[in-house]
Amino acid sequence: MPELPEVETVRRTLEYQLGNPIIEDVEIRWNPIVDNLTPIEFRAQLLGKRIDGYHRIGKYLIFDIEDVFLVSHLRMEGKYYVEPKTAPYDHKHTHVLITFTDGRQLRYHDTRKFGRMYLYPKDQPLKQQKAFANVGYDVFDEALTDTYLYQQFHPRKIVLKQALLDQSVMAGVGNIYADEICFAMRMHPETKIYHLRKKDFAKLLEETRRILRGAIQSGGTTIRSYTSSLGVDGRFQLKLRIHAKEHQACSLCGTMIKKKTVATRGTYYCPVCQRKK
DNA sequence: CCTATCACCTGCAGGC
DNA sequence: TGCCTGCAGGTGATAG
Repeated sequence: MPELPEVETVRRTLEYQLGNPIIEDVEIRWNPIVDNLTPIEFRAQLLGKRIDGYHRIGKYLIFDIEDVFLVSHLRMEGKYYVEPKTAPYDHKHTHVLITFTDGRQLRYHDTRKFGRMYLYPKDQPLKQQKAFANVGYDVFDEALTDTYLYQQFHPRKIVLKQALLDQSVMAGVGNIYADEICFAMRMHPETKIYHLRKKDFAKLLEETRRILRGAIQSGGTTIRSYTSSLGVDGRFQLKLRIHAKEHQACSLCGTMIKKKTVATRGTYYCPVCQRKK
């Protein structure tokens, strides 16, 4: 379940491993993966072009390909693999194959077919495209401030965890890191967001950035399904302090960690360290 | 405008 | 063994 750190790890891995190859062929094996074009149009717009770079906004991976951006959201289980085009692959779960003139192939693998790709012309602002309609500032965007978070969230009738998961204000946090951030803030995930003061939003931003930065440095988390295209896998999960640790002792006070559903997501918290405000 | 819920998919765990 | 149910979660569409 890639969140910002995992997507960033994939971005860095592809930048390092794949580099700047030229596209020779494109095969879509499950059409709905490509959201805004037909498979024929998608292929036609990529043939013969070179991948110039790799970017990321929130959980979106962005391939910079001459005059277009290929935008890719991995959703729950999307993964990329770089392999020789002659190597065998998992036909059941591999949905897009991009072959390069050097004989290599970029393969998009997605067990549950939730991921989506979009192709947009580079001469139009990416943030105005459909895929980014509900995507706000990236967590590490310097324009994102505690004041902005306060202005956006304070009037709303949602709880802390919902705010962290709301991509339209601050993009990049998913279910796992939302729990870690709540724990780091010593706040219950169901704390009403209007109870947070300005300084709490400063803390929220600080802890979010600290935790995601640490996760990126560790190569991203794997709980169940994530692997980067280099096979980097699972190194950060030992560092999780609260998520998926039901019935284990809180690292701060020893109390048994609890699990409950918050905002329809499985949520882990320490009932002692994280009181509702 | 706002929040809540469902649909999209598949694999896997647990109950019987 | 095998069938059935529930669960996992990101996002967009739909409902209220």
